[in-house]
Amino acid sequence: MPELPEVEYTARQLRASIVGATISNVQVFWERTVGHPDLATFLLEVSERRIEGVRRRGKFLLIDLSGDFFLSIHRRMTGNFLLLPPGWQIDTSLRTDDVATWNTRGPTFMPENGVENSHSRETSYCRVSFDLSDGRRLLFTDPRKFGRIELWSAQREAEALRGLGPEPFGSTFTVEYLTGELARRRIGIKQALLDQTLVAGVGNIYADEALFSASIHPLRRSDSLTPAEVRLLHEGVISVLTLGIEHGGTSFNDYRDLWGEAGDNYNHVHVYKQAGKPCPRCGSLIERMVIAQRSAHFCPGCQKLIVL
DNA sequence: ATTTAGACCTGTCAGC
DNA sequence: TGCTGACAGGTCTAAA
Repeated sequence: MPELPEVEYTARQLRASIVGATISNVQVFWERTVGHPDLATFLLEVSERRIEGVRRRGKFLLIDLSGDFFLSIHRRMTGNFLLLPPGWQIDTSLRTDDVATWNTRGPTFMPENGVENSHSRETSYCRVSFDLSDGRRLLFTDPRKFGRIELWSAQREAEALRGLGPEPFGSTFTVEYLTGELARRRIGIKQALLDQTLVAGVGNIYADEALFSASIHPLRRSDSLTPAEVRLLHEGVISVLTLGIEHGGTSFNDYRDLWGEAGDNYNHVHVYKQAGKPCPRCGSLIERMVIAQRSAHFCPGCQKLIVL
C-alpha cells in the first residue's frame, strides 16, 4: 500500500508526536507481524525504551529507541499507524470464543467513556499495540497481515535494510547513476522503477505517474532510453514523489495517516487507476495493462512504445 | 539474466 | 441474495 510519500508523511507526523515518549508495553495480536527477532525477545526488549527519533528509508519507517535499538516497519499493502489519545482500551466485553474472528479483525478499542472525543478512528485489524507511558497508544493496523515490524540493534542497521538502493532525494541518485543502472539491465522500465535496489521507495502508483510525467511507455526496455528520456524520468520520479508528500499521500482504499485521515494525492494522479478517462495532456483515453503481474496505467498518446 | 507463478492475507466490487 | 473471479500502494521464493 504505502510508497515513499505515504511513509514519509507518516514519519513526519510520528516525529512531531511521539519523539520523547516511552513505550511502556507492547501487545502483539498477530505473531507473524513481528519479523525479527523472535516474539519473546521482541516483547522483552521493546518495553521501557524511549523513542529517540523517527526516520524513513525507502518504504521503511524507522523508529529509533534508547539503548541503541530501532524498530523497522514495512507496511507492505495495508499497514497503517494510528495514534490513540489516552483512555482507549481494549473492549474486553466484545471478546468472544470466536477465535477466527479475533484472529482476523483483532481486538476492538474503545475510548474511556465510550464516546469518541474527536475523529472517528478505525481500530479494527490491530496487529500490534505500543502503549506509551503517557497513556496514548500507537496501533499498527494491517487487514492483510503482510506488514512486518522488526527490532534491530543500531549497529546492525545495514543488515536490517540490506538490498535498498539510493534514496530518490539523496545525493547519489543522480542522472548519471540512473543512466548506468538502466543501461546494465534488460528489463522493462516499469519493472526497473519498482526494483528497490535501483532506487528505494517507488511503488506502483508513483512508477506509473513518473513514466507519464516523462512520456515513456512502461514496456520500453530500460537500456533503450535516450539521455533526454533518462533526464526526464529522473526529474519525474523526484517530482511525483514530492507532490505525493505535499498532498499527504495517495489513498485509494486503505492508506490513512496517523489520525485516520485519507491522503489527498488521489485527486492529483494523472494515470494510476484512470483507465478509460481522457489524458489530461492529450485527451487520449488512458489504458491499463498487466506488466510483471502488476497493473500499469499509461496514455497511449503521450507514451508511445516506438520512438519515432 | 529475466520472467512467471505462487505464497502470504483479507476485503471489495462487478457480473451472473 | 449468493456465488465466483478479478483486483488491491509489496516482496519473497522456486521453477522455468
